[in-house]
Amino acid sequence: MKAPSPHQPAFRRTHPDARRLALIEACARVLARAGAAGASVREIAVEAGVSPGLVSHYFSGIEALVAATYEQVEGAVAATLDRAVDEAGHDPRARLDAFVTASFAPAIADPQLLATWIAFWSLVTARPAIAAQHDEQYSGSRARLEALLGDCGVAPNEQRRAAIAVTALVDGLWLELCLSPGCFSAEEAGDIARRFLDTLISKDR
Amino acid sequence: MKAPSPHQPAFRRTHPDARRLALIEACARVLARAGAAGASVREIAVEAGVSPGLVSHYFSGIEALVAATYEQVEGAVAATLDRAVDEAGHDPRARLDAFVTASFAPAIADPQLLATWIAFWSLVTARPAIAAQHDEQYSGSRARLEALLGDCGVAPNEQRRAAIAVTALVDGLWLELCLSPGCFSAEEAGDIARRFLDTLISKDR
DNA sequence: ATGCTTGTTGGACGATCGTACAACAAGGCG
DNA sequence: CGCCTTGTTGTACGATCGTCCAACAAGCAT
Repeated sequence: MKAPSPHQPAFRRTHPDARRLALIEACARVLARAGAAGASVREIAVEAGVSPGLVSHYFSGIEALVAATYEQVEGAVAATLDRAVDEAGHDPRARLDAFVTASFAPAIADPQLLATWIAFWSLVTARPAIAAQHDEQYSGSRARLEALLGDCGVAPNEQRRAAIAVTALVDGLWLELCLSPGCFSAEEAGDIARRFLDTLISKDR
Repeated sequence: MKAPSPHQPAFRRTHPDARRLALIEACARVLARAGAAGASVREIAVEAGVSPGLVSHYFSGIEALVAATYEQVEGAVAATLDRAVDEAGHDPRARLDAFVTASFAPAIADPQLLATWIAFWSLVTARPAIAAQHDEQYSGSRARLEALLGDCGVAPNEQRRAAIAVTALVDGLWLELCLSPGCFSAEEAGDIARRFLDTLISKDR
């Protein structure tokens, strides 16, 4: 059906890293659109404009692709939050507030983003390697939060527990915000989280 | 291979409600064992000791069965928590403490239980009926928590926000406890949650 | 005992899944 | 310009999926 012009390339070779990233981004779009159940090799290949065989060529299987996608998306979220913190200036408390506020911004508290998390969580229990990846990413995120809390005067021996608490509260609010966006607003979630921070930080300093 | 004795029934008829429940319980066990990906009609039928066709006979599809399973399991969890609250006596604060403590007990903070939640969550975004079911169950759980908080002296106009906050914190701790049980302990989670309750309740009464 | 209702079976069906692999061609190198 | 590497294609394969439905039989009513 396609007239064979002098010679129009049927495909283009790409740097392996770039192709890998393209597949990851296609996987993220499919997860956002169709959920974990609809994330098949073929669907992702179509989304990436690529042959189904390429997925197997770059990833050992769907699970590895989902894990790589989670890693990528989680990194992007963390970068967005870090940027929000940096843009908040130098006041420690303002930086901490910026962190929680950005956690509920539309780009983060997005039901389509939740699909990537759910697909990843569904692998954590059964696959030890995925559980290890989750632990690593969780502890990294907690370490960043501990630093922010320390800058606000939280005692070192309380930082771990405080960071666990803030992470849990923010994640719980984020999850519910994604699952039923109409139940409460992002502003309310931010208020709740910031009020919780008040109780963790001695304001006399 | 099985010698046809005088007449051994090949199957037994059961009251529809009992059969429905048996299928739901089999679904819960399969979800706990194999996760959402392994919860197929055939697998559930084998687990229930029943023919695959029966699943279609009682449920319009796998999604409806998962939704019914979530409803059942969520009800059982709520009943367990209510029982813990009742056994705590009449002191309002003790009842509230019992609620959060029981939320992290081994039977509740169980990775196998999380599988049912994940399977359900993966349907919330795409299926409006399932989203409505989630909203209903969430608001019911929040209403019970609002009552407990009210008994502790939380002002009526603050109960909604306080209940949202406690639910989010408990759910966030519960989720992380299920995803990586070695990260922090159930006792720590309980301490964090109870300390948060302290900040919500004016202790001078 | 006999018939009837209907809960239950078990296999057929088409669709879709993940994987593997031989053939093809794009693009760099000699 | 032609060869060679290898990224890429496209398909075939077996397994498994959800759904459907005609036949069967358990157990109650008569």
